[in-house]
Amino acid sequence: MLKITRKAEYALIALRHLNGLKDGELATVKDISTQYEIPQELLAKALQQLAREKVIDATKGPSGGYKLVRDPSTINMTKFFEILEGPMGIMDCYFDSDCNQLSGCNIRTPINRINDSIRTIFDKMTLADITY
Amino acid sequence: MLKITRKAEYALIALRHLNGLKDGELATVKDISTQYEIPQELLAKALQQLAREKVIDATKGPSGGYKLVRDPSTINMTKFFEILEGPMGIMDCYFDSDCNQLSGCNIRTPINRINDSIRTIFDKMTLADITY
DNA sequence: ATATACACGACTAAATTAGTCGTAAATAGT
DNA sequence: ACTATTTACGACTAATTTAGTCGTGTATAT
Repeated sequence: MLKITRKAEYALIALRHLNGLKDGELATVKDISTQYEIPQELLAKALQQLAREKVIDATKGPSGGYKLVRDPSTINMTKFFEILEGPMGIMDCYFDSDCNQLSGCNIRTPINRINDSIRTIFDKMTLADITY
Repeated sequence: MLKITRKAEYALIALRHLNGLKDGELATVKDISTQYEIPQELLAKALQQLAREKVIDATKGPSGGYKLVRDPSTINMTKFFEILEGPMGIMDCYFDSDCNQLSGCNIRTPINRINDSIRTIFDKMTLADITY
């Protein structure tokens, strides 16, 4: 149904929150999950994935938490979604090419065009756009 | 993961097939499902949905089958996906507004922008584009 | 030391999607 | 009228994906 996952949704909310922090300020998973009523463990996972990919920066221990590392305008939505939801394609055959319709499939080309259009949107859109 | 369902995928293959028929020619579910190795019953359902919405035309009985009714350039992908997969929105809150984050949600506006962008792509894209 | 916070894999539950089955209704050919 | 073919459609099961939880480990500020 062309929907993003809740994990990605929660991550977006969190990123926007981090983006609003003052310089040097950190936010914990708990902070964010309580403020926006998000399941803590699920949000934690999402932020861990983003931290692993260096989109955000984690500090352990008391008074630790997360902050953004990069300029929000350098984080595009394709990257974001691929970190959280895996490769982005409207159909499996886009990345996973062991399709059994090898011979028959008559829509590969148009599907790829659709894919590219969507990808272009997400490429152009950065966290800075989400922030406004 | 921003993927279309198999049902929609099968329907696209079928539509493209129908679009290639000669004038007055019909194709049955069986024809299509065997040619492209698609589960017959699932394809049948998809085509029934499209027929109900008058995107294609059904003829019952022996030598019956389906054909396109309209000019392919008048069938846009938004319509197509909404028939087969229900309302199209990247997040539930787009159509389903009993979101519990009423107060807190900080991403509604940007999400709507993403939605609109995607919708625009699908609005502009018609079956005629899929055909080429 | 201890409390706080991130890291991460394993697990269960819920929801969605995929696919099947049985039955009905229309119709062309005989 | 009978039969074979084909669409129509709802109910059902199975498979897959997503959502959410839990337990345990590691770093670190106080």
